[in-house]
Amino acid sequence: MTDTAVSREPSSSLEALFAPVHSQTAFEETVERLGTAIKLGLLPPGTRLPAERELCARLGIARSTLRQALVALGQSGHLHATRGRGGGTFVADPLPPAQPPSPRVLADWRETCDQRMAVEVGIAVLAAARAEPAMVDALEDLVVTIDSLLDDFTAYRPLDVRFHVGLAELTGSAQLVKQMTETQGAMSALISHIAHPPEVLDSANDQHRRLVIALRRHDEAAAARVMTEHLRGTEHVLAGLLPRG
Amino acid sequence: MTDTAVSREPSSSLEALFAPVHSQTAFEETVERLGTAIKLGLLPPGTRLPAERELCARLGIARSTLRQALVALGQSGHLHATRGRGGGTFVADPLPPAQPPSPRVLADWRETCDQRMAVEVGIAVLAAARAEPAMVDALEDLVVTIDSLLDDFTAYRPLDVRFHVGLAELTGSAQLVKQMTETQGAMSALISHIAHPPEVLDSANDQHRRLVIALRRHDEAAAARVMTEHLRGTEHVLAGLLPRG
DNA sequence: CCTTGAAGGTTGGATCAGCAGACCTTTTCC
DNA sequence: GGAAAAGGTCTGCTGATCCAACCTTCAAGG
Repeated sequence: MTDTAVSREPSSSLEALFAPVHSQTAFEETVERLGTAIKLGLLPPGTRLPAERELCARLGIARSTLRQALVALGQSGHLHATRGRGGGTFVADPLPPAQPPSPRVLADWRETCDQRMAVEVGIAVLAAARAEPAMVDALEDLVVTIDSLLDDFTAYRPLDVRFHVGLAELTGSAQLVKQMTETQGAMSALISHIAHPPEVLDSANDQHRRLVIALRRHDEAAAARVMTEHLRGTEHVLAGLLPRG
Repeated sequence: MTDTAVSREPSSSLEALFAPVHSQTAFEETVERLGTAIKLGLLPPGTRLPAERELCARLGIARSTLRQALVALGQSGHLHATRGRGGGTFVADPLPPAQPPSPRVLADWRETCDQRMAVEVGIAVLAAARAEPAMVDALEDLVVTIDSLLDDFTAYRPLDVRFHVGLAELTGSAQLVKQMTETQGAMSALISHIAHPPEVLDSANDQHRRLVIALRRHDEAAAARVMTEHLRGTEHVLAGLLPRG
């Protein structure tokens, strides 16, 4: 069949070129967008979503399609709806327990980490270049808040996400913010089911703090270095606690 | 509508959450994948694509859908097909002249550059950490080859792309390779229509060379620094030559 | 009380992308 | 001259999505 033919070592890029095309439907993308936003705490429990008629307009999809997504998220326990005037669709409180990572997700956790490394380091550099004092202050406040949550991972994690997304917002690029939330979503699927001793969180937040300092000094090199170290930390924890480390 | 600042304070991440959902069809994705691969020189002129029946199987789409894409790329002059045994679908030689960037593309060229910065800096760091001598040698050969093409941008550019994609391959992550090619495709749309004096290309390739040195020494910090500088170079050129710099 | 308005819930038909697979036409190799 | 391998064509089917009404619930307010 396809022996050594055209490409032996000529780049895995050609294999990727002809890799399966996976067209995501509007329904799927909607479930994923809202689902990860909820799981990440970007939409805190109790939040009320915009009315269906408004939301479908904003998302540029039909109401029936949006509905499918809302029903799906309702059945998984992430949303619940109340009818009548003053009703609406709300983020569940409390949220359902997180699902354990699927074998698919576990299988390429290293790819996920690589992806994260690429996105976050680049963002850290850009953020360092552009950081405005006011926005850095906001991040620093976050770090202080997080310091008091080191023994409660379920409270810690949403603020951690907020920190990283905030970093992306610092770049002023909507694209990068989107990529950061996607990346954080992928990471959450991995880390929400492993142990996080306070010492580890403490060390992580210390890196947050050093990152803030680098941002304030517009020190791109330091930002890159601290971020790399920060992510390697997570990677080592995962390597130790996931099957086949 | 769109205020002065990027966003006031209400977490631009929430706006992005409800942004329009743009589900790409299999047809569109196929055209884009093959189209950018051709424009980037990943599939050099004269290359023969796999037979339709095999290709649609690999892409996981119906033959009729693949066909739509091939016809579209045929009409735009990027592909031509010959029938009968020994026939096939070939990349056009010569390629049609590149289309000038659309207003849409021009409008957010800064976003494109930011995107590139994020992806490439992260990849540079990962690549520096993992570079294996043999693969670095291949990159170095590329740099030498490029040195002889500084006065012919149409010959220079494909090898430039090859260098950056090769860097991504060094990370061993298929995802990152894919992202790199996408990013390079977006950049090509911007830079293929502006002047590239030999001095600029010379300086760029010198940065390639310094990057190779950093890779060989596994010096992540240097890799990040050189890459940042490299991309800023392109950014300045664009800022000078595009409308509303 | 009971009307009204704002919300979620339901239904049915139209459209279109994509799939599946058989069949046709051209060309080269044996 | 026939078999094989390629692109080119046709037809019917399924499922996702859209559109546009219409129904049901229920709190606010006259």
